[in-house]
Amino acid sequence: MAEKKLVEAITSMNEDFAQWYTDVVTKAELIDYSNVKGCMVIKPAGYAIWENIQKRLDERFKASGVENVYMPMFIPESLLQKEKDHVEGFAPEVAWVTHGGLNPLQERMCVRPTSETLFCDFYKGDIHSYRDLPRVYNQWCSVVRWEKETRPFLRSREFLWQEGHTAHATAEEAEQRTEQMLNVYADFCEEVLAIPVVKGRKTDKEKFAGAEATYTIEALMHDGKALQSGTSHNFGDGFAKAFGIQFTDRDNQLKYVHQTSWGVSTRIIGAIIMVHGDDSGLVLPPEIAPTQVMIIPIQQKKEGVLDKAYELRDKLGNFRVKVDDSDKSPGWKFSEQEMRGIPVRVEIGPKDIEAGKCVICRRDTREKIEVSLDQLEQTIAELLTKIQSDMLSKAKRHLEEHTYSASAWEEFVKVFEEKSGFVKAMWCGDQACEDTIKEKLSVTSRCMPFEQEHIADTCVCCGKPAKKMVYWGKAY
RNA sequence: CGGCGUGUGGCUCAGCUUGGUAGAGCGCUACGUUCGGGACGUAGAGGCCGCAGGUUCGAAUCCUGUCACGCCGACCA
Repeated sequence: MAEKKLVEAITSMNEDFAQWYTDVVTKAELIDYSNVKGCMVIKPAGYAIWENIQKRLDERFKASGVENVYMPMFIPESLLQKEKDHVEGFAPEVAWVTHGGLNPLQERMCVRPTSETLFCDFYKGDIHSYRDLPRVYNQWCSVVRWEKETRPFLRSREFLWQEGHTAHATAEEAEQRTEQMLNVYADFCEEVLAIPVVKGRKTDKEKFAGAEATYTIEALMHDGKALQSGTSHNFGDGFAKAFGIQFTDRDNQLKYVHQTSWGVSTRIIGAIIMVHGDDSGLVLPPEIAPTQVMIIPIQQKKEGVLDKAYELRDKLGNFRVKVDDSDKSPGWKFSEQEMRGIPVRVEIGPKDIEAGKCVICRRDTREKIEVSLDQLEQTIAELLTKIQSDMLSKAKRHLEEHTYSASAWEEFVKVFEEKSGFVKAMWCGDQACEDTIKEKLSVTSRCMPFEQEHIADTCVCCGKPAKKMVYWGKAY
């Protein structure tokens, strides 16, 4: 947090975290603002991160039996209306299409805010027998939610995501799939994004509109706020009953399917920024970084320097590596590489070439070391692995150090006044207490973690007997 | 939806109070010198001052309206 800031263009985190975030997002050239509020241009540096997320998540999906499909982007109003809780949850934030060309439509259609209704409508006709089950489909697409307050990646009106929608013969199987996908997300976050998460179940107040149960992974940002980073919902047979999705089971009985849905969006890029970034810009975990190594030639116009740089690039072909051969000064290139979060920098100049070595600098700690050229490849391989694990350790430490617990109201209030982060506290299960806590502290229940602890016997808010230990926090 | 703020070359902004020939820095282009933590020189290109009305001999500047964006709040699976 207190690393020396070398780039003036980025506001320091401590000074103004929100401005820092905006600066990083634009200076790292992840996005540009567009002419439509809440809709952003995702630039190559940003989109390449998303492409890697897609690739790495998709291979995990496929390994668990997921098949990709694509659904229409328009939902007729009557279809959206079919599940009561669902429409109530989403209606306030959908965008409507009312005309086709010059003519008004007979029935207006919304641009999908999520595709449960489309999948349900499809499954109704597609599933007839237990032999058709399970259906484990996913789509990569964009959705639209007409948000009032928008922020790049964290909350935009149109965003990219994946949404998995499954149908199962039994409640047990649906529950299993719901948990399985949450674990896919959690493992992906830890192993690929180096972001530790808290896994748990949402309270009824916070769960998805129309779900029986919502599971979530919650990550803690550098400023101590929580970010819901992925969710997995068990719908039971609620949607199936609303849409009439029935199948004939082995016993020749007509039964309703049990469904799930689960999603991760470009919001996760916001998490990468706010978990790993520093005052010099973005810091990307090597696993997800579109460019892992940037080679920066020094005195590149001197005979042989650029050639050597290209030679090193070819030698490092196992990694995602680039040479910055633009005619900016080296100092400029260093800053650029740091703002973009490229994990490792290789500096190569005439002095190095003569000595048969080079200087490498890791982005996360900014530590510089000299390496002989014949050991470069191996050193970088080891360094990338080390950076990845160090980043996870550092993020874990931050999560642990900013997770508190409170057993009584005064203590609970005091922690939120003085600290920022997660606070573990007991809850009676009554929504009135959540409402009170939100009203008084602008804090929400993040989840009821799977790993329950006993902090106290009574609810931190009302003092009645406690049912669950809950993670509380301020959320994005 | 409420509060605050901002719209002037690509970017950041000055100019507006007190109306009178559109400015600076950065960036961009060309050439040269540089190069180990955002180098420098010289020469150049680039703007109906968000939009629409109004006042005025004359509007970036004053008035009215409008649109857009940003931040905060409310709301938000």
